[in-house]
Amino acid sequence: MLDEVNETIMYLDMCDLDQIAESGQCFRWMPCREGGYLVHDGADQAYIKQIGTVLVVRYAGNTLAKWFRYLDAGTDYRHILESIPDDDKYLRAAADRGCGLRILRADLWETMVSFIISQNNNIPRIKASIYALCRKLGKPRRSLLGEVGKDLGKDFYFTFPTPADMADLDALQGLGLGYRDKYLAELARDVMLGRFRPDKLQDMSTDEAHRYLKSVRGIGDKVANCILLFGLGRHDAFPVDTWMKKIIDREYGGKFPLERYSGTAGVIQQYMFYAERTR
DNA sequence: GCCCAGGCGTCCC
DNA sequence: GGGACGCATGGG
Repeated sequence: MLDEVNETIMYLDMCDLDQIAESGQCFRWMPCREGGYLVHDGADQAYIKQIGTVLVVRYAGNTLAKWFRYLDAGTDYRHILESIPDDDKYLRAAADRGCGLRILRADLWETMVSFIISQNNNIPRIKASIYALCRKLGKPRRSLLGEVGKDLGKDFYFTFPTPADMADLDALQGLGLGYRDKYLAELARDVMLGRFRPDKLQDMSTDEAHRYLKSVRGIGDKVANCILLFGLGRHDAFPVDTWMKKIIDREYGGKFPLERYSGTAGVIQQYMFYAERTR
């Protein structure tokens, strides 16, 4: 039954929804008046509310496994936190502040588009553009709560547009995308025509996938790393944006000791980014 | 008017 | 391979 609404509880260690919502990796989390978030990813929606150490997850049909994966519920973040050496006072404090952060495993296409939009842009504007993009080119679907945020309308949310929905440059006007509109239309067309194959990324090494992503116009070093980290679950990818540059200059004399965190550098990066943004 | 934002493409050396 | 510069757009 496609429209069936289910609800379950999930025990998840080291998880704080408010921290994740403010961590710059998800742009379609809508806080609800009664608490919790309406979370959108690709074509799907869930309502997730945290009560202490328990997550209440409301979801449609048989998508529970998807949300389990989305929340990266199989990863032991306590272990990562404890692996941070005591001699790095800055990082210990940053990780302590953001100890409820997790690396979301978001929809790959949405992650590619979102982080192309993110370049030389700020988070409120990124959210506004993505919101407008979904509203204009996504498809309306019945909402789990009978409402979405403040002004999307009472009963519907919008799916994230597909490559086919986004291949027309004219349709991307008026969304505040700026010069990035051309990158998106070109990528959407290439995906539609099979000239760029996101599905191939899964089987590549992180280095290979990084190179392949960078072959897309509009995807450079940093955006490629964000896609690897948030869209492909590669916790070894280490995005460095202007905030991270500031931290690395101030705390590490311009050179971060990446070799200490092989395999989890991306997670560590998220603690640093969050700490800097909220200090 | 400036500078900045989860940067990148292009040009020039 | 590295360093300027332009790029759309809105907020401070």
